[in-house]
Formats: sequence, structure tokens, C-alpha cells
Amino acid sequence: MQKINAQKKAPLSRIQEKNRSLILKAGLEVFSKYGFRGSTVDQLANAAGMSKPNLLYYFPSKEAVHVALLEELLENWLEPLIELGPSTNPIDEILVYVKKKLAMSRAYPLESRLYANEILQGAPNFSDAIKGPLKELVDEKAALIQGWSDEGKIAVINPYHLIFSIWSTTQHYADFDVQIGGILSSDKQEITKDAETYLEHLFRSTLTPKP
Amino acid sequence: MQKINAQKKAPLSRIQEKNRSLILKAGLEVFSKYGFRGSTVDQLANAAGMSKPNLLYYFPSKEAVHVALLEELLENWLEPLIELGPSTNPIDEILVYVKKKLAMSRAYPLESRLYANEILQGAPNFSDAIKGPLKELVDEKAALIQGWSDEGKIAVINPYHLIFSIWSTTQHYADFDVQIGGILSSDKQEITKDAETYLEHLFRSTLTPKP
DNA sequence: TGAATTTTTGAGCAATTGCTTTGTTTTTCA
DNA sequence: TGAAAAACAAAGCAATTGCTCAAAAATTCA
Repeated sequence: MQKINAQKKAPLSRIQEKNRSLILKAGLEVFSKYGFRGSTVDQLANAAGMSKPNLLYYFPSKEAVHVALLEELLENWLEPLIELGPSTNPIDEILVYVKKKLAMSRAYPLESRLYANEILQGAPNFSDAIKGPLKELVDEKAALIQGWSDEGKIAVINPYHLIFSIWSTTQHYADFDVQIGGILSSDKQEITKDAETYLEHLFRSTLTPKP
Repeated sequence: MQKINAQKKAPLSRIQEKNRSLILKAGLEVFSKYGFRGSTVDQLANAAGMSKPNLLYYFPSKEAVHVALLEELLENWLEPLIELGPSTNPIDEILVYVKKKLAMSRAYPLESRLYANEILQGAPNFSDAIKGPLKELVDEKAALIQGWSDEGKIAVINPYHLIFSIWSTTQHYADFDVQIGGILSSDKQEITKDAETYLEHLFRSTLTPKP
């Protein structure tokens, strides 16, 4: 258990780069589908196209792969909300955020499901991130939105629950993809278009102040 | 593989009744947290307070417990939507549905998570239900809502995506419970109250036709 | 009561789990 | 080129998996 120099950042050879990314890609596929406990190292190794011991040569354990994925995920997850900022037109500013989140659900459905799986299982590897950086960011943006509300630029709404509803409606298109595909017969592109139209109407109506 | 009399409905003794329900309760707790693949028969038996072979005396396999739970779930899941029907006040009719769904998320969070887990994993035991009864019901109610929209009684919206947004926003309070609890400091009762106020505003604004 | 039936479980099975050992192959670079 | 280092994998480890067996304990009911 020696770990004097916590980071001995040997700059990663080309092979290391490639294999670590193969493993992370495989981990994303497998963990997002079966959750941490439902996934096996064999599945990971197969999906990554390498032997089990070789996978464990790059990551010390199954959990290490999972943690690495979650850390990477957090950044991308927070990014669109970070970009939400002061604006002369708060409604459009919020709608841009909605559209970015919807686009992310479409572009990165596996990431969305990985996240959903982790939360569903009680966030055993993520509760620090939730109570720390995520909460701070949400508090900050909720205050911003509350300000708009106080100024009468948007309707009077609870900013936290607004954010929750943006998350839930947009991520739904990734997480419940199978359900939506079973109910709607249109192709994905059309579903996405309809979703965007609907969500634009949904949040614009909600945010527009009443006279 | 004989199965001449498919149903030999011996009417279940008191012991059978009790133990089957103990097992289903245990299955709900375990499967809703870890998904099917992430749950073990040992966990089920422990949660049910009985030995492993005894559990398997009542259900032939781990999968049988899971399937039984999903079948039970489907009915309860569809019920509130079934009740959505013709009304002279469509907006309130839909808002009643929203409130019922939110109440269900609060009363039966484990059921919600069981469902979410199954969908996330690709609905291996549920895709028939989705493409069959669920789709039919949603088609029917979407037509009803479309009618209201055509008559100008509610705003012009895509009824399918309206339903998806009701599902996602309400179920979010069960499925992402851990995340919400990490962000909000208020107690559950207050969160539920705020959620209800917010969702009422959200869907009323959306559904109210523009002049 | 007591014989038949139902319920329960300790022990155990083959297969799978996460991970290690041990050694071979490939790559690097002096 | 060749020796050191890095990359790889066959075999195997103890523990856990889903499930079975055989027999004991509890219950039912004539």
C-alpha cells in the first residue's frame, strides 16, 4: 500500500491510451445496461476485445473502471448547466439549456443511462459529487433563476423543481428509450424533432409571466 | 415438460399466501435497487427472512420472482391512466392524472425504481407489455387528448410527448430520489408539496390554450 | 392420535464471479 | 541488435452464483 507520489503521471504510451479508452468504452456499454453489480469483468473484457488479465493490467479492479467512468461523466454532465448565465432574455436562455440537455440525451444515451443506473442504486460512488459540486452548481443557478423570477422576467416558479423537470423530461428520451420506441412508431429523428417542439412549448408556457 | 392442466389452482394455504407475499416484498426491495442481474437469490432469501431452498420452494427461480413482480406492477402502473377519460374540463382532468402519478411516486417509490431498472436494462421481461397493453392504452388516451386539442379545449400539443413528460416529471421524484435529497435540504413532505405546486403550474400553463 | 402432506433446511453441485499467478510475447530504446 | 521494459494471456484461485437433493420438522386432517 505504498503511494508516496500519489500521481506518478507517466504520460501514457500510445498503447496505454488506446487500451484505456477501449476499456472505458466497453465499461460504458456494459455498466449503462446492467448497472455496476449486474456487470461482470468477463463482459467488460469481451466488449473491450481483450483478455481479462489484460483489462486488469490497466485498471486494478472492476470498480476502478466504474469510478473512472463516473468521474469523466460528471464534467460533461455539469457543463451545459454551467453555461446557463445572465441574459437579457432569461426565457430563451433557459430554453437553450433545455435544448442542450435534449441534444445530450440523444448524443450520449449510454452516459445518461450510466448516470441513471448509479442514482437508482443509491449513488454509492457518486453521493459526494451530488452533495458537493452538483449541489453547489444547482444552488448557484437556482439563485440566478430566482432572481429572474423576482424581477418579473419569468413566471413565479420554484427554480429547483424547474431544473428537476428539465432534467427529467430530457433524460427520459435516453433512459426510457426502449419504452418510447415501443409506443411510438416514428423514427428516432422525428421523435427527437417532436420532443424538441413539445419541450419548447412546455417550458416557454411555464416560464412566460402572466400579465 | 408436462403441463397438462396449466392451472391447478389449489387456492393457496395461509402459509403459502404469507410466504409468497414475503418473497415478493423482498424481491421488490432487492430488484428495485440492483436490477435483475445485480440481485442474488441469497439477497432475496435474506430480505424475505427464509432459507434459499425455501424461497425456491415457492418460486421455481429468481426470474420467476422477477416476472411475478413485473406482472403485478403493470396493472398498478396502468390504472391511473385508465381513469383518464372524457370530461367537460380536460385541463383539470389531466391535472388529476398528474397528481395521481406524483402521489404514486411518493407512495410506491420502489415500484417506480423496479420499473425504471427494467426499462434501463432494455425491458427483457417487459417488452411485450410495452408493445401490447401499454401501447394500446397510450394510443387510446393520446387520441382522447388530441380530440381536446382539436376542439380548442386545450393547447395544441403532441399528446404522446405530453404523456411522456407527465411520466418523466412525476417518476423522477421516485427514481432520482437520492439526487433530489442531496440537492434539497427540505424534508420529503415539503419537497412533495413544492413538486405538486410546480407541476400543477407546469402543466396548467402548457395546456391552457392561447387566445 | 397418528399417518399423510406440506413446509423447511443443511449440505452440496456445477458454473460463474473477481482477481492473481506465472510465464510468454511484443515493444522500446540504448 | 539485443537487453530491459511493457503488454498480454493460459491457467488457476477462493468465493459466490443459481439451484438441487435428501431428509428433518411442522402442519393438516381422518
